[in-house]
Amino acid sequence: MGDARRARIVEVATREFAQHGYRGASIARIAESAGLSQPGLLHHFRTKERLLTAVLEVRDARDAERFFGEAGTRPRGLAAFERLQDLVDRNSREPLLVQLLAVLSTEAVIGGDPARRWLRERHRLMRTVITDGLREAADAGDLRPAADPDTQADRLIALLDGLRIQWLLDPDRVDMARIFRLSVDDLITSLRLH
Amino acid sequence: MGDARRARIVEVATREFAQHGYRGASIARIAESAGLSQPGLLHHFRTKERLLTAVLEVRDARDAERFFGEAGTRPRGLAAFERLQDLVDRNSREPLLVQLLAVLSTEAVIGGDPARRWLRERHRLMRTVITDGLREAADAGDLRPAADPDTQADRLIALLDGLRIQWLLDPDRVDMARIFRLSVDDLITSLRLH
DNA sequence: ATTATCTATAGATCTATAGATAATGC
DNA sequence: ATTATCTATAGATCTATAGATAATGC
Repeated sequence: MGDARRARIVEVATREFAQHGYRGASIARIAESAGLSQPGLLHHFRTKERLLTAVLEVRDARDAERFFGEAGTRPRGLAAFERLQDLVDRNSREPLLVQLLAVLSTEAVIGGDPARRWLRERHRLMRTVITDGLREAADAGDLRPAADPDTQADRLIALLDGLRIQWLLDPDRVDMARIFRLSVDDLITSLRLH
Repeated sequence: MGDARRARIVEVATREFAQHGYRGASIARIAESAGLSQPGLLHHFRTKERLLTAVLEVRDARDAERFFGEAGTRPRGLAAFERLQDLVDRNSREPLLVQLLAVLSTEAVIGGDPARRWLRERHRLMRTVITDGLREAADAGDLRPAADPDTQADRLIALLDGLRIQWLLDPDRVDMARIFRLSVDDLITSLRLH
């Protein structure tokens, strides 16, 4: 039953990393929350870095499931944007998740390899989703081709990363999902055929 | 000559905080770079937190000078947006500064009071600059009134916070200042009278 | 007198390992 | 046999303070 233990450790580690960042997180505290000793934890994840990697993997898997659905079919064209908006809606209702992403996004910049690689890959994936969506919508005759799809993608990605910070500073004032929705709609509208 | 020492300490501390974050920064390393012992440094700044506060104050003072100019006159209406774009242009050419802002922006979310208060205040100020600019431009007859100026401000602020992260992950790919410029122009254009 | 330094050190972390013991799975 | 635990601990930090000494400013 090592798997249930591991899953439980990853779960409490997610909370710890979200609340204290990678550096501030304490393996001993995670172990205590998971109900075992600190070396007990290190039996399952040999280093702090590997534990972080496990947390990120679980995180990404959940996002992928939400975006691609159970069937694993990629939404095309305009449907990709709707799916993206839905994903942001759902995720923005999980404060812990928002905080984990916000905190690790900048620690990725300082920190060593695993977080950095993870964030780059995450951004690359989002960029692909957006540029593919735009291209397919143009091919389908729903939109005219975007002049600079990569830049449009970067804008939306930056917006999301930035909104997380604002939302954490002031959850009641900023409606992350609404502003993202609105910005995606602006983009689509500006490319709509008349 | 305590002032020159203090200024030097703040200077090297800025680099240390930018590179390692607040938590990861080491007072001993900062002291060494500044050419004095660690307790020697703590004679000038009694705690790590006060040192951070000093770094943030110097940082803000420079931004204020760049935005308001030497005369300290606030640019009004459309001029505020031009000044803001210029500020972003200049700041984006200082990698250390970009990194300091990016790193502290999320640590502000985790961390204690000083960083958190600083970031909130910084966001509040930017929001005011943008909403005032929009209102004044409408009063002057340059633009029509924005439906939701606060949301427009939040979008631009989030964009900037997010672009810093992207720029740090991949400086050659992302042109922060260009994308900010473009987004401000989009906003202005959408409100222009025909 | 006050300000600026230094050495030495207390006291609190933290990660990771060594080595022993209990529980599980063939 | 292997997997899962534990206690104990090494070894590396880090911030902040105590207490002494040198330099500076009236």
